[in-house]
Amino acid sequence: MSLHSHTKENYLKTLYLMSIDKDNVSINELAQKLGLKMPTVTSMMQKLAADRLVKYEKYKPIHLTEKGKKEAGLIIRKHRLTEMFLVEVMKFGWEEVHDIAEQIEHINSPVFFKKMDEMLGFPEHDPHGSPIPDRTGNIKQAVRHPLCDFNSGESVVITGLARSEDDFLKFLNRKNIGLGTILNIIEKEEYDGSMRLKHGKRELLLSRPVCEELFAEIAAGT
Amino acid sequence: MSLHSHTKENYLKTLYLMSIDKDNVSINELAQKLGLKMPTVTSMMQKLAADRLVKYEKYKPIHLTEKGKKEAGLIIRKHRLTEMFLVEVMKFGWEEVHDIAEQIEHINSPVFFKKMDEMLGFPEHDPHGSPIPDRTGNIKQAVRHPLCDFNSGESVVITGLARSEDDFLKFLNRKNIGLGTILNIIEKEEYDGSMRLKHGKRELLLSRPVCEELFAEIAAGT
DNA sequence: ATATATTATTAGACGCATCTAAGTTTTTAT
DNA sequence: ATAAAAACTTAGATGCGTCTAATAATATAT
Repeated sequence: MSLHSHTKENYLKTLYLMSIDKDNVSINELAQKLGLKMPTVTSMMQKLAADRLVKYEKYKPIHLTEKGKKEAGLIIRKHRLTEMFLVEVMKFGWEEVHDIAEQIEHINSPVFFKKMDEMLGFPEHDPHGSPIPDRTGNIKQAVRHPLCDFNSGESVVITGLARSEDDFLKFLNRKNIGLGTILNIIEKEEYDGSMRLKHGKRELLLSRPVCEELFAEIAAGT
Repeated sequence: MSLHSHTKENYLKTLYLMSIDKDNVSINELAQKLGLKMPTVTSMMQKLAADRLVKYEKYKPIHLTEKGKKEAGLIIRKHRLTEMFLVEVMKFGWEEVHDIAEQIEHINSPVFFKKMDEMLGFPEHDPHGSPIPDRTGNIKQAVRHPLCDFNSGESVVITGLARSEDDFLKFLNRKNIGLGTILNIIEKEEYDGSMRLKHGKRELLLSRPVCEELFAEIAAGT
């Protein structure tokens, strides 16, 4: 139950999230993401390496150790449980919860998050469809299919988002798209990769970049 | 809406709470309460004075300015709203909430605390009977009467506590005493100041120190 | 293959919040 | 009224997390 500073927790969490699709995080990329200068990140990597949280060698890319992944997972768990709590219990919109969760994820109180978990019925996903790590910090990372990989005629259900920035979430709100929304693919436009879809009784056009950031599955009973 | 560090917030809050019955807080007392050394506190007082949050002159006792009181009130508001939320919404025991609220009081999110306030129906007291400051940081500090000031034959209702340390709260739990508990004073023992009371159908003996830390009012309809 | 650009590291500084050691002021006790 | 004790301040150091400036290593381009 080792405790790390707020700051170290942010490095670990960010490193974890960046490693999901990259596996090879550079000092520069991490500095960009955290809004810090490279020397700051270098020196923190030396400290995290001393704590055995990252594997770090001069001029080489950074990797989380198993210990580091676990710690990161526990923070992400607190973040995502909090987001779920804010939406389900406190009735915030899914576009409002990130900044609050960003702060509450650093609260040190196992019983507090245990209670959240119980009240929510042990959820496995957050309000944006991202998986909630288990109590040991382990993430069950399911394979996710972007909407643009599906084909015309298919009926799909939205299960997750690649980004949760609030401008994207507000855009989806305006389009009435959320987790669980069922869309029928009318056609895919070859030229620009946009998709024409049926959403209930209405028709909808989504651009390629948007379709890449929506994850979907074939709708049940299709 | 000036933002202060976590650390400064703790100084302000502590100073406020200590000023309620003392009005004259010394560097030494504040250092004791915060678990810090005197020079640390001296140097912070110089900074808070520069921020116009306290009135401080060398070798003189410390006073919060109006600005300081307001800031402190807003932190105490967040603390007490949180305690209320933890008890009423999340169903924690009143002895469990202090440490969690101690952390959540530093969350910077007006909308988060606004939502709590709404969900709780704009409560005026926390789970220990302490007043919740209003949105401007103002505390309506009602006069409070310790149980030991009442007389035999009187029927009183418990309305607050002088201390909220969890050993005291657990003691009260064992005695089945909480806010709203009605007690009939059978007799006051002259020798040691203890009180014999009727609590429902059972009889109860409370020592003088306990009676000094329970606030009460004459029960309605008596 | 070498020059250039990019990325990363080292060295040294700074602000914050803390400490210890030493000295000063105020209070208390005799 | 003076000595002793307690409270307080100053000076200077430390750790954390950040920065800038200078230097070194790696990657890119011609």
